[in-house]
Amino acid sequence: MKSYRASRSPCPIGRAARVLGDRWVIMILREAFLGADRFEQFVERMGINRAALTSRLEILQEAGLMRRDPPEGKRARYILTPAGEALVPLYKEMADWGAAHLYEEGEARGQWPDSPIASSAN
Amino acid sequence: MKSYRASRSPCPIGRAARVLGDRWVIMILREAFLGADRFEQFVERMGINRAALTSRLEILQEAGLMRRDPPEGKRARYILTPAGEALVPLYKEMADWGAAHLYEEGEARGQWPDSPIASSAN
DNA sequence: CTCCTTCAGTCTGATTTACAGACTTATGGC
DNA sequence: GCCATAAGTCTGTAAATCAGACTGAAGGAG
Repeated sequence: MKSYRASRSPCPIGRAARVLGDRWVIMILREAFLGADRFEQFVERMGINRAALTSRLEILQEAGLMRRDPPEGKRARYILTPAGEALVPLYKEMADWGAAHLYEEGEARGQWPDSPIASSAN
Repeated sequence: MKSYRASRSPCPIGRAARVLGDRWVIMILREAFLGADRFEQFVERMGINRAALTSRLEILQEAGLMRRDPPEGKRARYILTPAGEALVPLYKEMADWGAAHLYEEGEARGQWPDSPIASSAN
């Protein structure tokens, strides 16, 4: 994985896929929408490996969806940028689609963004 | 990667991420929306490795987004199911978001589903 | 100031997955 | 029967992932 802002597909789907075509990225953004903003929170809430989280947070910053505050040093917060916030409608779509097509008959389904999210990784 | 229809997150985003959180899956569906339905077409149009394509097509079938016709034997077509077709609004959303947030100022942007898609993988 | 805890990573070694590219096997047309 | 095409499989190598231990800076309590 290299650049996330330059030299990519001319097609907007191809470009979006570069960033969003990753399970962890989708989950991190979900947690961010639900209020998570610290490294440790992401680790605990989604059970992601720390090294994997580091790489995904870098990708999200490069792509301009999140920023680190402060940019260097410890005790940082990871904040959604306007480009990141702009994904909310897409997440609503995705949640609706998932609820409609990825559950067995009569299986209980959570509702984003109101569903409990603990241990939601698997 | 194991089951794509059973034993997963209660949250619809978590579930959707299992299937859609993969760059190749997103691209395969894009090509399918644009008319591709043969193994070789996917290989040529997106430059995907054959083994990787095989595994993604299996995932898409398990998740119920595509079916193989005929189910066994050669010269098959990979067809979108209703659950797969139901992703079109999400792709529109994704294309709009990508066009709005993943291009530099003044950079030419394609328009899904009307943009040229050849060599769109990278 | 000093100690203690929390935070945001890095490092390690083992396992998994991905890749390019060659090879295989069946099919349909001529 | 022969040839081109379709849909994979196989192989060896490179990269990504993981659990879990470790590190170094910062804030707070006293």
